[in-house]
Amino acid sequence: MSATAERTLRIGELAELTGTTPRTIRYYEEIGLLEGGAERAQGKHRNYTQADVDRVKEILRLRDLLGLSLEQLSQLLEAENARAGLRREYQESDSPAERVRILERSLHHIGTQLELVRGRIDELTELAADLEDKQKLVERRIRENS
Amino acid sequence: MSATAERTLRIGELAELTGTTPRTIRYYEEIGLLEGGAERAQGKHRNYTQADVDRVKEILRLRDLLGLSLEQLSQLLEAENARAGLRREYQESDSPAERVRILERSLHHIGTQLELVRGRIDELTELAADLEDKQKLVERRIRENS
DNA sequence: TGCTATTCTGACGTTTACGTAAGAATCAGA
DNA sequence: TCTGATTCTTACGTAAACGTCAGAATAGCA
Repeated sequence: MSATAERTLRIGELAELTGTTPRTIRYYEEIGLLEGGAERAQGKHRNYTQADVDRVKEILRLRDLLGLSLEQLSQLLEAENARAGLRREYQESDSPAERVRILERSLHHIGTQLELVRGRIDELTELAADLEDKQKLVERRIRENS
Repeated sequence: MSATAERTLRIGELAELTGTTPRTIRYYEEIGLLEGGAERAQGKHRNYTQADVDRVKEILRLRDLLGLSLEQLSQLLEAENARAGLRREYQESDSPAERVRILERSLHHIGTQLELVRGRIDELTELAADLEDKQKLVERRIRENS
């Protein structure tokens, strides 16, 4: 057995830790954004790991900050999704070449996210600049009327 | 008459110029985000000015970039809304003191928007930094496996 | 093993932000 | 003045992202 005997979480705890609700977690699973605690027989409780906490947090962050639809998020996280599925494969030490292949896909996927985030930052920076211009204009008018 | 004989727009043109639809314009009026071409008798066509084009563009920009609900937008733009209503009052040259009062409210309102935008920029910048960390981690692992 | 808190699976309800359709009215140009 | 294009109002429809509820099942603990 591996050294990390990670305590497993139930859906309520996962929701709590990520600041959302069980319903949301289930819904994300329903639409394929999340996997429901790996293999799991009908009716059994879902259970999660710390990795799931991180993933949900990431999803919520992207949702809130980028305002993407969950479908867009699905696409954006598709690669990572696959990677989560291939985690064990990776951990169970394939050939290094295979590892590198997986890692490079992950890298590309991170790059895509970064582009999106940076693009949004640029747009917001422009917006801020425009608002500053407006601000100066109004300030000048105030001086003119004083 | 004033020197600027601004051509007045109809709802279809306004929609076109702002990249949206007449329905959206009407909806925004319905919920109080926009005023429907000033005073206007029942059944008559709405007509707009360049100022309305700017306002709609601003609304859409804030909606898209900040991902605010239209209700939140209403609150955020409340002051400006009032200002739009008081435009004529302002233009028809009240006392300078009154002008300054109006301008200062406008200034405060712009400040609020700026805070919001900057806050969002900060959050996104953090997100970008986190993604960069992830990126470096994966890059290192790739090197280790090569 | 029994109990209680939590979860499970449907399934229907809700809100937001518009889309769409219909029939009447308005507007701009010939 | 007539006419075609656009707009008006009213009202129902819709997709996304969950909320809520019911009845059954499960899980951890005494």
